[in-house]
Amino acid sequence: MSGAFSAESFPNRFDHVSAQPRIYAEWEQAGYFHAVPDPDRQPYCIVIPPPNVTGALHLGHALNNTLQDVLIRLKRMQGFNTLWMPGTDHAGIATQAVVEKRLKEEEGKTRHDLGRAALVERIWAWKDAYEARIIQQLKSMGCSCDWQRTRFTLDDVCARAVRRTFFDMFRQHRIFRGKRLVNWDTFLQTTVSDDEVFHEVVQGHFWHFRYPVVDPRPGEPTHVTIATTRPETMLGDTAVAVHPDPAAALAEAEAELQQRLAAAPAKEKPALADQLTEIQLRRREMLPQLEQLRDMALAGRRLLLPLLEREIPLVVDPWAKPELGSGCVKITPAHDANDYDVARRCQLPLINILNPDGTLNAQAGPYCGQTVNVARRNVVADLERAGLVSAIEDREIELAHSDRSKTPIEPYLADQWFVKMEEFAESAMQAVRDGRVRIVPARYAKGYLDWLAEKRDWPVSRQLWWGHRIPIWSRVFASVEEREDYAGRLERDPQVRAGRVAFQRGAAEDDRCLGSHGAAATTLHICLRDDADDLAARFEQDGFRQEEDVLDTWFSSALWPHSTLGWPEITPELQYFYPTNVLITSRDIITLWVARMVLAGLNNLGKVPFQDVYIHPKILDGYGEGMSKSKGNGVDPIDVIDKFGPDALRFGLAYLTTETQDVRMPIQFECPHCEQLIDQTKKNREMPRIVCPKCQQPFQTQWARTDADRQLKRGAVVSERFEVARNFCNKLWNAARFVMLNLEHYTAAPVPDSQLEFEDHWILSRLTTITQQVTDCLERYQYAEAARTLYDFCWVEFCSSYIEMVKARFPDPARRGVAQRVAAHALDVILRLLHPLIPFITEEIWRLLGTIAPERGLAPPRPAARHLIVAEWPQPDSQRFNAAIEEQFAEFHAVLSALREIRSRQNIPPRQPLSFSVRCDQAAAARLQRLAAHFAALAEAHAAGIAPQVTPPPTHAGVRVANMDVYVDLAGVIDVPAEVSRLEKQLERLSGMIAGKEKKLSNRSFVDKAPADVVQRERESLEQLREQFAVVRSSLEALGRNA
RNA sequence: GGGCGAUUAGCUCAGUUGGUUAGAGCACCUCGUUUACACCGAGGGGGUCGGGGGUUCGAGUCCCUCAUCGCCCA
Repeated sequence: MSGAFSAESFPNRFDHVSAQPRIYAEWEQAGYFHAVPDPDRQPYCIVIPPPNVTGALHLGHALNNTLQDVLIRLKRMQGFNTLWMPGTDHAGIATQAVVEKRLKEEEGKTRHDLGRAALVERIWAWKDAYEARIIQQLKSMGCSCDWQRTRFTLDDVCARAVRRTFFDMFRQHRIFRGKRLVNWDTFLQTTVSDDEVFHEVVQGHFWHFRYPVVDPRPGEPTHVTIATTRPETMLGDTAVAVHPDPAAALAEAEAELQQRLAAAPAKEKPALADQLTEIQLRRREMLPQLEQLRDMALAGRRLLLPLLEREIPLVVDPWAKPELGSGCVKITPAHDANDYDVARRCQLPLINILNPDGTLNAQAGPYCGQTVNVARRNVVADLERAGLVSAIEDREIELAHSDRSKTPIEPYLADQWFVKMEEFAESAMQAVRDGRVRIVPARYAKGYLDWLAEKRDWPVSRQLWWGHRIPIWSRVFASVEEREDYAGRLERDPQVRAGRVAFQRGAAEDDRCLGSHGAAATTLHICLRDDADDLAARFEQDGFRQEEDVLDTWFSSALWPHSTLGWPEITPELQYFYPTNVLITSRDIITLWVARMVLAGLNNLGKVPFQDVYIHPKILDGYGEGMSKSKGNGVDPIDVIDKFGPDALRFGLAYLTTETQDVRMPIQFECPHCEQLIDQTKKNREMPRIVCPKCQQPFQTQWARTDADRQLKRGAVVSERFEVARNFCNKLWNAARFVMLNLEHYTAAPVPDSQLEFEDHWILSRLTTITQQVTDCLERYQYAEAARTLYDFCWVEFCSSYIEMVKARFPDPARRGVAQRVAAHALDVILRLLHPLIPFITEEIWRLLGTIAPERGLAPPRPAARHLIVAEWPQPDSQRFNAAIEEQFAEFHAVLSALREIRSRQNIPPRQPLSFSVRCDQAAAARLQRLAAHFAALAEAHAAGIAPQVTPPPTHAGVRVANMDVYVDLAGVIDVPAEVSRLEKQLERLSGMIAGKEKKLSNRSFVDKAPADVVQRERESLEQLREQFAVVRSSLEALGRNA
């Protein structure tokens, strides 16, 4: 047995700075994080949502990973064979963009100056640096990932899975080539996805142009008027549309307006009424002409596109809105999404007028080579000269901008590879509908299903250099015959027959697009299953060239739950750990990622990737904005850990993970020189250095990059959230310290119930309830509830009550043994329950406790596990639950609180002894008398009498609690005015409550309709209030007599 | 425009199936340190639950509506 602790040698603060690395290393070296398949044990597996290597983690990630680690640690303690699969994501455009930006800033170079290979090499270097930093952040937080299995979405294992999936889909014709309008960033010369586009209102114009009608017949208009915000796109027009039934469309618009007008609040009515008049006016004045145009369109009349002198048809399509503008709309299919749809419906040709760099191409005729803005001015000027501009309006326009380059986006028709979604979407929807995948909270299932129901094909091409290069080689043949000849030979090729090569023919209808490269009708696309150079070389010799584009990052992310386990190889890990148990992520990627993982898992393995999806809140800054790498408001968890410790970080985050979602976290910087707190603002949140407004000295932030900045002291990041959690950890530490300081001469031994004292019975009863509650909460992802339960139990019940009550027994050799055994056991259970939330501090206490009490437990004691991380999760012991004891404790505590309240109200110094008496029934008297010592110890209050016939002392302060009257003898100490004002206030409150109850109970419908037990409870409660009222009034009268 | 969510004490948030006159932490006020913990202890003040309407014996909780804010989709 080791020696006892001494107060001097036992620090009263947990030193997380030195303990964290030591403890983490112990866990890792013991191999607790590593999982290997074991058929005799039940698996539990979580795959990490791979953080992208664009930058370091912020508090949002800290939350995400804390929640995963909590579950992993819980399940590990529950005996599951747990695997937490870690890794990172290459995040195509985001990472390439940040490296390109840095290249531009620091060396003034573009990616083209460097070339593909050299740029990719730079990005790998970036990836290595950030992957290391991210893993370090996760380790500092205590994440118990199986690091030996760390994957990266671009590594060989993941690449093989991507290649195999793509090949299989291609062979099944679930991948196809097509044209699609993309968001084209002319500055970066790449597509950006919809979520990388932001809209900004800019001042623009609405130009009205007139297109001449070719050979108008008598009575027909000579011109058709259209309007546009982008004049240069007229060069790509292939039609003008008019509505097929303008009368009906106007009637419908009018009816809708009528309806809205009827329902609208008064202040909106005038505006709606104006709109209605406008439509009615249109119907009178414009309808005949619109119908005439419709008839002309049906008769096949044509217009002459000005400037290019190209004949284009007048077509009918409902996209033309008779209630707007002239009622006619120009159709530019290659540069507008709606027009693209019209072109498909009306079989119109598509004309692309743009080069990738944002200048106009040969299709723009004389404007070829001009930028969009120059061409716009010239087109307008030339049309004005031709007398074809009928009006120019000023107008605010919502213009799409690229998030990456901050330049305007051009809608651009590009060749893309697509994944056909029809069947995939259906399979992924079915998995959620039938409960194979459960989304928690359930309301998020709606967004998932709605998004999938659109079944929009998934464009997977990205014009980037960083990513999985698309494994397709293409060749354009001189003629269809030549291509078919080659395809015929391929069909007999052994490599094709062996399923290593697949091919598709280009789609002839793609050739309707003018101004694009290629001739799809004579193209052959080959996909190679494996990354075998000999095959690629063979086809390259035959004139095939590999696709330059890479795959959308989400394509590899979609495979993450099985690619990390080794698929397409059927590894033991895959067989054992797949499907995984839960995916924990935030809501913004339910569609982008979760849905795709489900369909990919179903496609590749026929099984869903996980049973549960838990969606957690987002962490917002003090302004209500979500933390993000690009905004710069992300707080580095390391800054929090340095100041508060990893346990406080975790507990603080878990404490706010409620169902309601999203938590504001105002952040402050702490000046390292003078401790001044400085609010995080939109201005300072991205600064590498901040100058303290108080002491004028600078300090560095997480954004410091220059050597000069990095030499400064680092400013800590402070939030009330973490202070609360840190204080809790400190409370636990000191409670444990106190218990351990009192374990001198501890011996383990079975403790029969007969030896337990009141507080022992009570704490053991409470422990079993808490164990049940915490287990239930964690298994239902109710993190905040679990954290709150433990916080309140540890602080209020264990520290403030149990320890205070048991204290007196430690010095007494006769009572010490049982007190030590129960206290050590209670602490042991508390440590286990808290471990998943605050692993470091609990592990350290566990170690210290083990040195003095290596065997713990009551019936019988058992040796404690060497490390808490692998200790057994507590089982609720229903035998220990004792409702009578808990009621008795409540009774005791009510009296105790009454005594304390009177002391405080009467301004009696804490150490001055009180004399008190209690009038209560015989049974209560017997119970309370046994607790006299506790009243003395906890309130310095000494019982003069506890009995049914007690009468109050002449000068007293009284409080009625439940069915008892507590009197404190105030002889010599009474503060009469204080007591009078307190009692008067109480009387007022009571009479209000009594009046309320009387009213309620005299209400016939309440008495008749409310459940009998509710009515009964109200009656009893009224009775008690009346008694209480009487006591207070008599106390007041007594004070009046004795004042 | 459609969908989802939020609005409770000065601040940040809880509040289970509608049922004693709404809770916590921080901040604030009073008292306290030879006491395991001042990252502490005892006590206190403070909100009528965004506005309006409805259902009900009874609404923070259910319904409708308006306002404000946030997110997603068009």
